Amino acid sequence: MASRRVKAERGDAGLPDPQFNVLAMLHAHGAMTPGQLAEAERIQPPSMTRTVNCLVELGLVAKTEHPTDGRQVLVDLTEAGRAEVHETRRRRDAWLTGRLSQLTADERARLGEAVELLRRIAAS
Amino acid sequence: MASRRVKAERGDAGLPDPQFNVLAMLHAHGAMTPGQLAEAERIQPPSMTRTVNCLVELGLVAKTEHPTDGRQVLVDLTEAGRAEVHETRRRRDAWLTGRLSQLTADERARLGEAVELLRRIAAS
DNA sequence: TATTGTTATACTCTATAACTATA
DNA sequence: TATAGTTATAGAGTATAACAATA
Repeated sequence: MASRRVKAERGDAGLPDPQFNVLAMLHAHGAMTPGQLAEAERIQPPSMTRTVNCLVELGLVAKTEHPTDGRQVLVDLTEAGRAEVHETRRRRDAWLTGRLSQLTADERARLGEAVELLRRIAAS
Repeated sequence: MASRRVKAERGDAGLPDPQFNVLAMLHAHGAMTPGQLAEAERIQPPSMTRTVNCLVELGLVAKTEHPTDGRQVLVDLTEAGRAEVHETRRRRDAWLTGRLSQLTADERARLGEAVELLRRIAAS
């Protein structure tokens, strides 16, 4: 499967996929609660607690209190976390670009269309 | 991701993905050694030993001695294993068919072309 | 000596159930 | 009482290193 080949490209410096996905989600949406992150990644809250704690220990995200609801916690990227997102994307893009360069422009365009269709299916 | 939605469709009766993948591989290629299975799934031999043993305990595969090389072991589907492959495929196909029916025939055709392109990328 | 497979050990991701704190 | 998050516990997948058996 292609997805496993992409993942394998994280190499030594990269994070496990679930951890990186959280960083990417925060990068795209800004600060989120653990509950929101769990729902977005379709995993249970305790699993997300674990992942977030791991990222906190690595200094890639930080928890802050919710301004009005003491039960909730806000998770957001640190500067190091933001740098990690950019670094990982750069590395993955380099690999994928190499692969895509083996296709014709027309083939790449068709691949792009297919991605949209798959997004629609996955969302339903 | 669509792949996670497909996997989620295994429901209560289904096997974890790596285990099912071994069944599917054996179904397609016939008996294989643990080493061949590990290479095909791109995991290390000890991991495959674990997965195969699990399937043996479930009665879905059986190990037999290699006819000429005493070091090697042959793994093959049992009847129950073959039935499991068919059952799981039937269930997954039912889900995917439902999703694909939301697309137009033209869109489905384009998706099929994209699959071929992705196969080429993954193989390289 | 090289190859095949296994055992030992450890880490990550996932889950469910039970608990704490706050609303 | 309901909600958000955590802790406790367990199962599955993966890996590397070390070992046994066979070629």
